[in-house]
Amino acid sequence: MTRILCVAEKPSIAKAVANHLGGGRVEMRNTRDTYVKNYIFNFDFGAPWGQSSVTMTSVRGHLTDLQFPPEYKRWDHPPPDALFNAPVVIGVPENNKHVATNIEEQARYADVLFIWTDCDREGEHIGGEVRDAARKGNRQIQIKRARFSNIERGHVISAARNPIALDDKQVEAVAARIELDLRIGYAFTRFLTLNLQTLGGDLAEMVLSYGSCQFPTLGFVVDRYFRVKNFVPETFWAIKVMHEREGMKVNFNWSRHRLFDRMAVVLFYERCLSAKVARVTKVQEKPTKKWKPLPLTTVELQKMATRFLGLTGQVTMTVAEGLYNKGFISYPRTETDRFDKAMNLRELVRKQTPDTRWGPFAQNLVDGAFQQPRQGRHDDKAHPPIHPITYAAPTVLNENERKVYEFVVRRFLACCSEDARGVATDVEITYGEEFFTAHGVIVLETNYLDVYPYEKWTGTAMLPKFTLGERFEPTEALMTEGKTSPPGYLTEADLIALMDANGIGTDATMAEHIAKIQERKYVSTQQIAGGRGYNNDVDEDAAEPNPPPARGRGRGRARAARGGRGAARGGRGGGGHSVTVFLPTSLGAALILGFDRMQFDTSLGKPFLRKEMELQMKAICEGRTTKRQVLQESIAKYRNVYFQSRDALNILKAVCREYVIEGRTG
DNA sequence: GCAAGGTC
Repeated sequence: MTRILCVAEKPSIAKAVANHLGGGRVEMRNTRDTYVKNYIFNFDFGAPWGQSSVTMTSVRGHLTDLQFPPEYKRWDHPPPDALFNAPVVIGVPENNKHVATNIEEQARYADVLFIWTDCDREGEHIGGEVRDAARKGNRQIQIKRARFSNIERGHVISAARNPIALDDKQVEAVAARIELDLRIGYAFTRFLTLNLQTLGGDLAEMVLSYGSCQFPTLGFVVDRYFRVKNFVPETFWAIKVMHEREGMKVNFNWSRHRLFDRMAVVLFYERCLSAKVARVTKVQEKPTKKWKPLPLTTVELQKMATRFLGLTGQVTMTVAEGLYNKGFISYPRTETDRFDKAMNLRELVRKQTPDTRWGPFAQNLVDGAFQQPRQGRHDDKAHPPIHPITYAAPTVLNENERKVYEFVVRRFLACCSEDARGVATDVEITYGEEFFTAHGVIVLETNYLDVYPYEKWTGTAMLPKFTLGERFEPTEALMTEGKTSPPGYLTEADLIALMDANGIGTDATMAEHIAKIQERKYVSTQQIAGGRGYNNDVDEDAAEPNPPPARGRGRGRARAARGGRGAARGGRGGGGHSVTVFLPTSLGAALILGFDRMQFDTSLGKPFLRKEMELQMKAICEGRTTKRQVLQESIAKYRNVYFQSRDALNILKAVCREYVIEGRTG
């Protein structure tokens, strides 16, 4: 029999795949690593190997790491710029020694290595690490790779019988990223720390780290801070028309919204007044929907948890990993917002019927109300959207676990439910020569909203009867004055959205970068009273169709453009709760300002560099360039920035002295 | 004393 060694990216995948392939006849053996097990069984891989004797095991993420040789350990010598060209060595860290030797030993007895790492770029690199470890034990071993995007049984068996080759281009792309992050991160961290500690004060003792993700993350916080601080309110004028009928007050919105020219508004307003009566030019009543949410991704989980569960992104991820390891929810690190059609979602819904809170809703879905979830546009080809696996009674979970689990379940049930339905009424009038509209919605069926309290269909109002062509004298017509208001400071949800939109970090690391810049004392959080500018209601405008997911849409900018509207809504969705926002410390602000003022074409505090690295990796994957070339060019470029920074160091020092030592705050 | 990316 052919002997085949299978290696997955993590123990849970090894176990699941082994059980599918082994068909229940699987022997488990411990290894010297606490988490990694070897599963032994037979499986028919089809041609050319046929019935084979299989050992299935796993690594635990990356197997190796990249390091500088010991002579680069000291910070004072050689100077940090030496790290741009210093040799680097691949090693197996101490906590992975047993994992590596397990693969090496198992490879000795195997004819074929079958790699089952996740089908994403990092997974391909991990596959490369596994290949190298296996070859150490057996130079002849054949290398194959499974292509799978979920661990549904049929899919796994088909992946086993249709192996592909490991994609060296992806392996190289990730290797380039690893090397650049190491060199640039270490060099600039030492540079900043050594040079700024001479200023004394707090800086004498601090580590000032630079990283391709942490610095842009800091940059977002600083940027928003200064946008708020430097905001200059503008006065605007508008016309407000209200009409009372059938005991209801109907507010009409001016089609021009508002103008910054008072005389113009006076003119329009006077025309309205002299016209006296308004005429109804359109009455439209049509069915409307509020769409149910998309299947849950990691980024969305973190945004929702920071908004509604009172948890930080990092705590959310720790809790979600715990729930995953206990088998209550699926793998919590995923970019996928569409379920594979082959998944038996109804069965997962049925498992939730025992619950007192959402059980009846789940039962109703089981009894026929079930609807296939919406299909988002993202698929990481490695993991399904986050969903509950088994039912967890509240008594077996701690407080945070209960919150996160409840959210995951409610989100899942909402996805398997139906859109909310209503009727929208739109009335348009002309008054003077101006157009005004009123919008009303009556909710007919709440559907998914019944199980998903994190969203509301607000603004629900019935409009009294208006008839096309009728004329009436409005109860009230006023010219109003207002001021534009500044954007709000960044909330954690805003920050995660910005990182996501700019490709800073991954679903697994975003929360770590946010924690890192707090640990470094670059930013701090502050509780502020909720209300204007920090409305937690999602989709507050209940627009139809729903607005696209807010990727990269700066909330602050949008709000600034809408100006006084927030003020007009004061209180709604706000009052009562408080919101956590991120503010830069004087150190954080000084570092970003310092790099800004040094005015390089390559600005370290901006997200462009990370995006560029992302594009370079893609180019390597597509064969348009090579790891060697990317490294050569990028290292030269960053080395250049390094020397420019060294030459302009007095600028950076001056800003730090001013802000950190002398305590300037703005 | 330094990065970012996997995973436990």
